[in-house]
Amino acid sequence: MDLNDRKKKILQAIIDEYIGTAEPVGSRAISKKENLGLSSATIRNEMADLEEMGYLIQPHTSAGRIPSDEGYRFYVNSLMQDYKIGMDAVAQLQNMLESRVSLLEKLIRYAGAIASNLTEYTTVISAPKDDDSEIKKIDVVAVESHTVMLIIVTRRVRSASVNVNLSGEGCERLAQILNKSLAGIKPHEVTRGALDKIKDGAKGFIKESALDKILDCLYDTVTADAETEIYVTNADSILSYPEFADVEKARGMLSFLDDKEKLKKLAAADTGEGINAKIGKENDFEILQDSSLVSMNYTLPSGGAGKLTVIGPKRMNYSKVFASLDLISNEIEKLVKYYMNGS
Amino acid sequence: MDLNDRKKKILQAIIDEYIGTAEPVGSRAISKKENLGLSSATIRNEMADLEEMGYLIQPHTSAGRIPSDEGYRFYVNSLMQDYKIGMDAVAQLQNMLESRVSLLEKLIRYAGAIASNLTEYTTVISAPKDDDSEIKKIDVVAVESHTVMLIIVTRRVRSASVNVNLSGEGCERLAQILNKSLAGIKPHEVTRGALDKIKDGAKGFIKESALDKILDCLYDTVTADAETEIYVTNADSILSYPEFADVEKARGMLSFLDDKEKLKKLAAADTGEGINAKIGKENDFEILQDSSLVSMNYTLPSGGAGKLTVIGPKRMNYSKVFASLDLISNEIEKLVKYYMNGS
DNA sequence: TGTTAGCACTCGTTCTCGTCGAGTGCTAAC
DNA sequence: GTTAGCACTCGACGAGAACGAGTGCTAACA
Repeated sequence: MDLNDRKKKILQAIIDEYIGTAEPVGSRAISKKENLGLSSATIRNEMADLEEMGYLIQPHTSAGRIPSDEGYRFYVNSLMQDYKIGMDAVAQLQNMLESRVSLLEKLIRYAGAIASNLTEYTTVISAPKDDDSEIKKIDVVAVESHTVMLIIVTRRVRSASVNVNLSGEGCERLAQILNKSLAGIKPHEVTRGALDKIKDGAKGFIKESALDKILDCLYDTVTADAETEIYVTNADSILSYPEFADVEKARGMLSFLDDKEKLKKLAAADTGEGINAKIGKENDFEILQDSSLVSMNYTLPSGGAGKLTVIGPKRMNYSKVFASLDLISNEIEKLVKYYMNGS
Repeated sequence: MDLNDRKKKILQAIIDEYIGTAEPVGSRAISKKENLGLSSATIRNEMADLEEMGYLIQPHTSAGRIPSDEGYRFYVNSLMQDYKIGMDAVAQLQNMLESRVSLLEKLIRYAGAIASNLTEYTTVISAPKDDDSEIKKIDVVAVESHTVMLIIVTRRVRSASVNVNLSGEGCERLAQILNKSLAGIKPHEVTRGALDKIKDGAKGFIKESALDKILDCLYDTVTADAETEIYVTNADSILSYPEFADVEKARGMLSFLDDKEKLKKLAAADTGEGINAKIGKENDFEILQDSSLVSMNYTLPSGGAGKLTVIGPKRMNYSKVFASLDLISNEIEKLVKYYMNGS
């Protein structure tokens, strides 16, 4: 059986209502609220049909209906109205973006905060993955009498400090040697062997113990995996939804949001284009099966890629979330273009 | 009236019991559990005295007693037994510290995680404040065809990227000029005027628009306040305490823990030595008045200072928390000494 | 044939009320 | 000074009643 126009309207009305109230929706409420000119009895018949078709669920005999996962899915695919984001919110967003971002990669973090501001749901954003470009330069700077700072520049900057005594001149000579042998290769390609050679070249003018320390530290820093950074914003907003009135559920969700490993998996999955919703059981993680995620993958011109995800109850305001992500993506794209113009 | 020995023992027994159960403690429980050789009736009399003296509170007539803030305070000051931390926990801690820390400042973050591991409460740790040392070196590196990375080394490393086109040679010449005029002064002393002079010096070999961009970015980066970083670990552990069974309370606490501004204030207050407890109403923030904080200030040899705070219910296991912080402080001190030996 | 009024029925929510029991304070005896 | 005993208090718990929102079904209507 296909959904006729009336059924669609009724389903939409039910879902819209339920999104707002989190209470099962009765036939009377729909017949009163909507201008369909239908009595509650008729609505009831239609609702029974919709339930049979799998779009609605009746929690118990004497309650109204709530949408099933399939109901939400149909809503998201076909029924949802476009949401208009207020001009002031847009202005605020633009303001936020322009004023605070000097470094493109940093912008990503703000994007997460902005998304949770706009949508009022929790957001998870993964920072761009390290794209593993070659070492451009290595610097060695004596910071204090017994501290030397190592700086390794690729597309991003790594640094580490070592507690050894080294003169400014020593630093410079060491830096020269390091650059000669390491500049141009990729961080993870640095081998112990290469460092041993450097050691041979430098031990003439640096104490061996100090040199060991420095090279150890360099090796550690250079080979340390760039952990995909994950930022979670507005996590405790989940506590404001009746869906999480049960403390145990809330706890489960919050510890999920604390588990970087799981969030990384989340960020790594489904790298398709555009904005996508995962509703209830469509999610792989057990704990998310009562929630919905809406996510958007992004790519920076530098090659970095990541994902912005909004997490909320299944009855989330999908249209608003979609519109927000869309807006953010557009605004950021504009900004990126603006940045690139300097080239 | 002063507390005699028996009253002290009873008070201690009550608090110990309450810390474990979170239930009002009755006279019978104490008379059974403790080997005081006293009947419940005697205990009752003593409890009535203790209540009159302000150390205990009776939630309602037919309930047992719970400690008042003053009761906890007395307990912490005078009654608390030393807590012995298991050898395996100590070993684990040493392991964690040694394996993961290559940079001293980073260690601080781990310390927070370790503290919450050890105590099972939420911890808040503030990273060492920027001590505003002079600029040691500035570096300009072309990372890609249209991206230049600025690196400013003080005691820590700041970096920013600018989207301009600049040759390797151009970078070097610019770096030379920058170092000549800016090395040795403190970041916040960099003025627009100084940058204007640099602009004059460099505009011969760099396009003015690019130069403007670079210098703007430099100025922003150099003058940007080093935000005191705050790390919160194990925030959702509060949900496991019956004190926060009420979702509203939990929500309030969690959003407090999300509020960096408030946490900074917390970290900035009370910079005395040693380990200190703030019990219930002793806390300034409204929201903390049903909780207790135990905090320890630390100073690194580099001059950085910060604070490690454990947050839990008033009936927290004070002795365990004190012992844990003590242990952490000792172990870190050892490590610091070890680092400094390289000098 | 589709729509609707009416009605019996279901079932979760809320409230009341009685019971239970943990714990108390007081008194009197040891 | 300590303790056994006892009446009393009061929150927790559970059963049961009242309520009401919402349903499905039937029959009447356009």
